[in-house]
Amino acid sequence: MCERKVRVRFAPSPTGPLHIGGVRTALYNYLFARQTGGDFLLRIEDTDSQRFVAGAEEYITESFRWLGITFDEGAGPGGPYGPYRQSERKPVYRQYAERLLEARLAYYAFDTPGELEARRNDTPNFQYDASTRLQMRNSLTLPPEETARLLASGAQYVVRIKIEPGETIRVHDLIRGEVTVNSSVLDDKVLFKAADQLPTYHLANIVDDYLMKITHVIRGEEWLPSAPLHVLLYRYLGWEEAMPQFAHLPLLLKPEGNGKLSKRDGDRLGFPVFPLEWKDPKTGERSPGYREEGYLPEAVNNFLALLGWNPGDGREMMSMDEMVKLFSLEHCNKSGARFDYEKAKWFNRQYLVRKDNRELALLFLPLLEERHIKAPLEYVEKVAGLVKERVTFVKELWEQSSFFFIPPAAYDEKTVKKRWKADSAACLAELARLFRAQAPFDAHSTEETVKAWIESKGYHPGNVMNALRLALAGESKGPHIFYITETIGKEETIKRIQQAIATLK
RNA sequence: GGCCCAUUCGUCUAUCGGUUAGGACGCAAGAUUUUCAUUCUUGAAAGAGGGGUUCGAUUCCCCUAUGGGCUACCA
Repeated sequence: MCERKVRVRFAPSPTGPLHIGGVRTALYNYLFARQTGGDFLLRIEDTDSQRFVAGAEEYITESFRWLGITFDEGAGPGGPYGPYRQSERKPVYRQYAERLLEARLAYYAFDTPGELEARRNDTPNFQYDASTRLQMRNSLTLPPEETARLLASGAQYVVRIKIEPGETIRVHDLIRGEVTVNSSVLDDKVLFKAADQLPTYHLANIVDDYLMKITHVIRGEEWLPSAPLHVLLYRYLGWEEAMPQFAHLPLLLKPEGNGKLSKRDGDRLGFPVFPLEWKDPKTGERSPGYREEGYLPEAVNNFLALLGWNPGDGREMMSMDEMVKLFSLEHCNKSGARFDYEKAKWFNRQYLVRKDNRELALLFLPLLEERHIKAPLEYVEKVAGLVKERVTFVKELWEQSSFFFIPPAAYDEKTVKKRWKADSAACLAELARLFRAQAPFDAHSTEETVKAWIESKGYHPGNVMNALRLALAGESKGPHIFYITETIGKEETIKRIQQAIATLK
């Protein structure tokens, strides 16, 4: 069993956009698989026909494509253990439900949803288990011929697992150690529904994990309470030897307040909780995504990985390859992690600054095109390099660098008030003449010339430079001023000075 | 309500019985920068509470408190 090849899976339910917490779970599975040379599969758990949302699976696939999280098998790539969509595996599950039925480890229950609800209403803490099942309508209480008659007549039923009370069930968790629970607190969970001939999560999950030879189940903590049931199912089905190891990951919590991270938090606090933008097919409502907000996928992966795991040596910036090497379930935390959007932004900035200028320019280009600005790639590259240290997102590049592409349409009022002195116009006129005569117009030469000129005239350097910046950029920010003159060139520099003089007087 | 899980700076976390409890984000101050930002330096900031065990507990155990999850013919 130990020498089995590692096989892990991510098994989302296509009920909407993939939550960022789900992305993290998938990421951990991916890192674990890659590190161990194992297989990573994508299984679509669409056994709830009621909640199925069109487009959700495509959304999931596209999200992982964007993030660079790849699957070896599954819905999409296919593979030897398919199909990988549970709705397409319908015929598979029935036999296992029947097997449990025959072994008397499960039974038919005919209670209608209405009856169950009534029962729950008049019995506080009602649970369908050993203490109550003999009061219900099922194959344990009904005469065999009545059960047979009901079945034959096409009556609606479900198959419930029969849990023996008073037994201690141990779940060994790779992150939490041993978790024990008494079987008496477990209820006789529904395993199979006659109505749609589909299993519920619990049965489908165990059957598929077994059939797909899954070795490690790495999933969210919300599954921990049902892990004992899963252990029992492996036992009932006679698959204990092949039972995967469990690792339950801590949940992602709200940045502030109580509870786990939800879509609402994103809306309220202004950050995405989905990898990609999602448009609800029913309501038409749009939810922002990390991609559309301008995040780099490597930043999202890095940030997410650190929410619940760390390499143990204080390292924070890590490429996917490094994380693959460093990842370990032993270093996963046990407690929930609050989502820190500020840190997410910090990571994005780090990755953005580290990108080479060419790559950054390529990302910037579409934004320029949107504004109908045409510029050679080399030029955009240079500009991107000049301003990248002052932005967090690619989309902020424009506001930091617009003056490299178009002359200032207006001059920032505050700056004018502060920086445009009575003698600025005259001074800049002189400077324009100086520029006109300046032969090499590179940043260094220009700076030397201007500095010498300022000194010879006894001008106040700050006054001259700030006025010049205002003339060139229209405001009081931007890269080193002579990089601006060099980049936009002599003619444009002089033109802007003249324009400023004409406008500001 | 019941069951399970958790609990170190505001946040993410290191520490696997002996540390001035370390790092990162954020925050504050200072320096650099003729602008803005960057960068650099410095600072404030934590073991939930109470019992044990031990020569010694953040670390091990118990209780309490708090937080989280589950408690569907949803996953």
